[in-house]
Amino acid sequence: MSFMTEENRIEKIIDVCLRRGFVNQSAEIYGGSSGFFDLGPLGTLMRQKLVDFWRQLFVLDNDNIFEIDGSLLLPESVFKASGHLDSFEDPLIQCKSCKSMYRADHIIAQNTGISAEGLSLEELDKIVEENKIVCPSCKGELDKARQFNLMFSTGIGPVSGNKGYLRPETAQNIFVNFKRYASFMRNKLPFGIAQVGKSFRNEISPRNFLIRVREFEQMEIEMFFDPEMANKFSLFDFVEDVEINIVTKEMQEKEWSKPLSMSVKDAVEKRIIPNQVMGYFIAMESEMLQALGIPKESFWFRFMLPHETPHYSGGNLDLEVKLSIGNVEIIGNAYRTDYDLKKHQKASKSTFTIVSNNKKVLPHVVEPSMGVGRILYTILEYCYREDESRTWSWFKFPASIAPIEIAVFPLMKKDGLAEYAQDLHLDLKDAGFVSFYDDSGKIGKRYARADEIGILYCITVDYESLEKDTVTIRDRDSTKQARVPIEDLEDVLDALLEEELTFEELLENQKNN
RNA sequence: GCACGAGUAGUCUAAUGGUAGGACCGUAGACUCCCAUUCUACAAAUCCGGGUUCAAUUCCCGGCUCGUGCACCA
Repeated sequence: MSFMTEENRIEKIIDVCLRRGFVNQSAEIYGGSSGFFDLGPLGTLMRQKLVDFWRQLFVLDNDNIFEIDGSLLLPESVFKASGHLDSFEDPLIQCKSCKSMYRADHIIAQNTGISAEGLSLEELDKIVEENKIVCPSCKGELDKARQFNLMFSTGIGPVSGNKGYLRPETAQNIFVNFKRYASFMRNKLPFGIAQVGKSFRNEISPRNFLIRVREFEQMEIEMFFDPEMANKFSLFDFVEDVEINIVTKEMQEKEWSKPLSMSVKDAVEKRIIPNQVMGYFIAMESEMLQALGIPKESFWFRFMLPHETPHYSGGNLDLEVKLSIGNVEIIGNAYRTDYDLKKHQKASKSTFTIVSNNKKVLPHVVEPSMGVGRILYTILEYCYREDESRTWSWFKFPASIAPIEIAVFPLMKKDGLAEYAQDLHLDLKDAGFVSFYDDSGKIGKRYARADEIGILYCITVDYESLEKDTVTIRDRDSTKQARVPIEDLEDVLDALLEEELTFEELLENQKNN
């Protein structure tokens, strides 16, 4: 694992991603645009598997969570009510001589202690002038403040003034149509509304490949509940013993080197996690990442400090993972209380209360939100392998995420081997396997190509296949081979991919026969 | 957004004020009874725009993209 800290790890990942069709920049032939990426053929297969995996775990397995698909472009009124129009708009101020940029309210707070949040541009300029605030780095004169909004705006229809914005988070679709979804759920708490989709933020400076981008996909759930029932969440019982890594608020007051390990039950009881609703999702997230090939010791849940969360937060915990480029948030868990429903209720003059325990309540909401691109990148980094015995790199993807699971090769193209292998490949595809056929060049090269994109098992048709109807299965991780009869092949592959059978066991069975 | 650096086939890279050479990958074929390493052939590039010049991939300016640092990350 020593190469984990290699500085150029991200470059190696990017190189494979480009060469083998995982990810490429959008509109590349025109120079592209910073912070926008297209998933290629393999990236799309992986994304599909990731979303399916999440959907099975968080949506389909739960009777009271359903998925919706909301529109990406929403009218201005939504973001006026949600607060994004104000809070997403940062006043920036620039030094006239050295051109450095600062947050106007930050620079004022540093110099005067005045809390300048939410002031108009004129008010900000006035404070800067009156207090003779200069550039912190070169003492130069500061220019006038101007607004920078992180939302992409556009006009809807031919009528000017009908403004719309690309959503900066998927959540708002769910809040604004809350009544519809509550009614669909027969107004019975708790219930969850899930959504997978794109969100957009006009980041000042996109960085680090898939990590800081302007268009990104989220997998998100808004879990609504009666606040009095926050610690009587029945799903929690299934996960309360799950051990998670956690970084508390207190730990962050000093230098911390290692997260604590404790059960989610303890974490909720000690109020490190705000309630059982969030505890459930945190436990599930921890299990999900491990199933996707990310080792448990590489990630933790960090309690967000007050300055990192909105004022209405009832406690947020980010899932952070150690990557070659530093610690990165890949999942956010937010206890948004009733803030969003309250805001939209007021602005739209709607009523969002629900009867629970014979009284009217405005539901609270816990929001687990995952970045698809960030999780995919994390999987790529943790599955990437270089070792002594191979001159090529490979991905140790678990079957749950591997874009292609199996490949079928004829040992050589002649003597009917290719035809035999083709037929086998088609049969396996019919049986539902994600299979890839290749007969070009030599067999070793094909194994290498398969390893490089993380194909788990390569099935090779050789002369013995023609005589005895047996084929070899090559294991990506060990490069060892086992021979199995064709009639057992599908069952064996199923068992291997479902991890009901290890390759070592398959080799053992063979010896005994 | 700012500063500095960089931008040549899919990838890595060489060279040059007279439009580019290699390696790997790829494709086709030969060879080949199991791990990219044989042989032949083929395909593929100077980020975009402007300027200087007889001539620019090369020099200058602007843009775009990438990297690093700063700032930002509701």
